[in-house]
Amino acid sequence: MNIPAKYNSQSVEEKWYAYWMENNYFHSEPDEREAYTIVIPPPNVTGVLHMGHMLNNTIQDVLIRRKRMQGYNACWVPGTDHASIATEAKVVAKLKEEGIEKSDLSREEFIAHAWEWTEKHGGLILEQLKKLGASCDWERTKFTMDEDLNRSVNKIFKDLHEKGLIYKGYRMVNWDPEAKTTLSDEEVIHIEKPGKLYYVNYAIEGSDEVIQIATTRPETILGDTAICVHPDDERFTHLKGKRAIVPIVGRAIPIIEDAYVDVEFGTGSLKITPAHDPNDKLIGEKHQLEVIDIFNDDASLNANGLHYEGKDRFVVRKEIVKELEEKGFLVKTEDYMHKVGTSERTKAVIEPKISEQWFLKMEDLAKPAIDAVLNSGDVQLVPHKFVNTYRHWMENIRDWNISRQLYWGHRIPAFYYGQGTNDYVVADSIEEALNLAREKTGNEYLGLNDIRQDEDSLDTWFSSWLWPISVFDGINEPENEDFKYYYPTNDLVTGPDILFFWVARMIIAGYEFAGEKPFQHVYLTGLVRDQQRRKMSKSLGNSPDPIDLMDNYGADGVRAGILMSSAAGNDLLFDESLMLQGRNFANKIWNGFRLVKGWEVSETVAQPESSKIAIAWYKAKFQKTLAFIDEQFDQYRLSDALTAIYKLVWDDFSSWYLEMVKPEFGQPIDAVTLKATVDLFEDNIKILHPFMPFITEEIWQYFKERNEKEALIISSYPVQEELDGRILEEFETIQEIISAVRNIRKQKNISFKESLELFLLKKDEVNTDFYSLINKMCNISKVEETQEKIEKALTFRVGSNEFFIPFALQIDVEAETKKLNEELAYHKGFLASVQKKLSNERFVNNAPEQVITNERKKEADAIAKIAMVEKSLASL
RNA sequence: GGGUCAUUAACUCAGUUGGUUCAGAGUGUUACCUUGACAGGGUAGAAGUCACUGGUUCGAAUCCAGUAUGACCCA
Repeated sequence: MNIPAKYNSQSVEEKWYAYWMENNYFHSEPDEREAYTIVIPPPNVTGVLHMGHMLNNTIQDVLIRRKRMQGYNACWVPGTDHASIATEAKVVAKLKEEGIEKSDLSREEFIAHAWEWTEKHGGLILEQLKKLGASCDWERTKFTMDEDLNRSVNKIFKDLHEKGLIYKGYRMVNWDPEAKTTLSDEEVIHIEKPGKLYYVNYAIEGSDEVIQIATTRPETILGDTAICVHPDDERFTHLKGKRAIVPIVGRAIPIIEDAYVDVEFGTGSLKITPAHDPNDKLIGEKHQLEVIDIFNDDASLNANGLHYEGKDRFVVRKEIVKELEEKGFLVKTEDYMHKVGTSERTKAVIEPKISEQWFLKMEDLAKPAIDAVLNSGDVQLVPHKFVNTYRHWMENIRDWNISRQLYWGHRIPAFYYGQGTNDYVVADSIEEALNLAREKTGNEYLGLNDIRQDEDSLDTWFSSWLWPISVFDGINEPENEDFKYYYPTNDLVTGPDILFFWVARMIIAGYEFAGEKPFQHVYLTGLVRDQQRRKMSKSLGNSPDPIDLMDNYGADGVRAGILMSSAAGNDLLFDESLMLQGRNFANKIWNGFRLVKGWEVSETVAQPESSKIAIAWYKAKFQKTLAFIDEQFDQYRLSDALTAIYKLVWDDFSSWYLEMVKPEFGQPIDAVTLKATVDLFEDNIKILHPFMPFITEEIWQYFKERNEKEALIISSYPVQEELDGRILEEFETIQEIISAVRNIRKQKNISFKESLELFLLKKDEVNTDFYSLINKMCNISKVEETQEKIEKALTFRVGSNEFFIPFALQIDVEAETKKLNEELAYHKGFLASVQKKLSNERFVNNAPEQVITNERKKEADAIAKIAMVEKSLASL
């Protein structure tokens, strides 16, 4: 026997993954079978595998492998996402290391660098998934920037634009006046800086009164369009409906009321500059205020800055304070610490700036998606609790800002032919745009040079919301065979953090563009967190490297470990001991296999009675567990399904079954039992395969010679059969007896090698067929019934039966009395609680029949036991 | 601020429509075992006021209300 005592995962895993790939088991083509389809949540193309991916992809693989074995045409479509913000940031950083600034490059040059980066790093994460065992259909791998997906995005943009759902609007962005570019929130660093709070008086129109405001940015006074006070603030009640005069400018602006104002802060009244502060912009929109932009792109003042035009904002701040002071508007100045947003790259102070952006109207689009999840159940969220969150978001849905000020991504297919903001057409190409523009304007003289494409890119989600459709090319070719066969997909597995960004939008897109849901179930996994409950992230560096984990514990061990304690939707605290548990489990299975494989078989030895019963029992046990597992899968309780298999294999199969059929040391096993054992082992392996694909395939192929049509990955999953429940109950009693004998050996220090006799004083029925198991498992030479108590014997009770092991050892009367008294007290206490219930009339009248019958049975049992214990006590 | 969720053993978590001796699993821990598949193992044990306070019910870890603490999301 040269099978190693410790399971070595590494060589095994590589071998079988290669074998599966060679034989193309992962690939799916439409056929007459029912399809079972999952599309992967596409990871960032330049990303690396982290714990979240491990969890999420393990779940997908478990689902897909099980369905494949159950005879479905299983198709798991892999792919990656271009992740515009993250990827662009990485490319910018890489160029900077090489001494190149993004602003030095043209759009085309930058995009070329980004593609180079993508090709270099792209796909690494998919290779890592292979190590995990992911059985994706790699021939179908997609990337959100593939040519056909790009066409899909353009087509959808055009479609929505024609429907009048895409429009141009305004939004506050982070403007870096030095780099003259927009920054994402992630690229803005907020730092504490000393500044000043300036108190300024505004005159009230038509009176001698003034209203005082406090501001850190006096230069923005030039863009003021309102003063705002709290509606409950009595200091200002009398100013309601009046107007204030902006100092220097002389413009009259309304005094408005809004609960947004913090009464405690400054003077309790607030100047509103909608063009230059995000909060002011919101208030401005709410109260329909005028928007006056006073800055140029380099943060110098424009014509609205009056005599300050052309001067830098910080110069103007100094000068305007002086002017306010001279003209008597400035009341006082205080030192003030505040947080200022600065550019990560240029360190320049960020200027909040109103910018023109593209938006998508969502309200009507969202309706079918709301109905699907909340009413019809067409799409189901697992666990169900997320529907509340979904409802809240969907019913308060806001329009979607779909443009990003980035190069990397799908460029907005809008082409301008004139200077006006609406002088554009939507087209797939510049040539098409030219034709459309000529048509639209009637100007035959327009040339390609007059056409320029919008500079913005689309939000990455604007391509990934089409994912379940576009991976099958269902946008461009709605009638194609793949799309008709695989869509709608079955399950989607993802994290709740992108429920809105992605899941909700996919549902919307499904109904709008394919006329049907994109998937039936959404399995929302928990987040993987570290020991301090922090979300695992690369920036914190608190995530272990999944590749190292797989090297240490085996892919199977990691898969089992991560699933063992991660119920759907609940966060998972990462702990390496989970992986250890997974690895140990693999080792346990491996050693069971070694044992069975190591048996010599004899054709002449007859099958012992005990083996026959053990086989019958394990078959029933397996069936019961299988039914349970199927139930768990129906409810997406993968963790419970795995735990059930774990217990079945470890406790029932290894600790009980194998011990019961194991031949004496050095003896051969009979052929009938061996065959049955291998069959049962193989059934275990089958239900375990989706969770631990490598070790199971290894054992499967080791047991017998198998050809490529007989691989475990494509074998058929066990089907539920009629089950004999009685044998399970009878066996439980036997287990109790066996445990009791073992316990007595332990307590009295009797070696297992010493054979014992067992007598029983029978009150309850015991299936005598099972005696052979007691003989075998406890080294009992004979089990006999007796009518009398046996003197000088060790005793125990199971149910109402009393057992005796004659033993010439002095019995410690005191200890025995104490033990019996404790037992007596327990049973009496229990009886009292049961009788209390039964004597409660309301219980007897209201509780269901079944419950009452149970209580009566408990009462009878307790009474019998008490009598028995009392008798034993008396005999001492 | 708004919304959602959670709180069960030393730790991490199950507990499915309120009803068997329902308070459970794994890890850890204690004692014993150089057993012939496995020390990455075996056998046996200890360990919890089910966050708190009320309520509904014959019966509550489970349902309701409030309180405390924590977590996540808010485009």
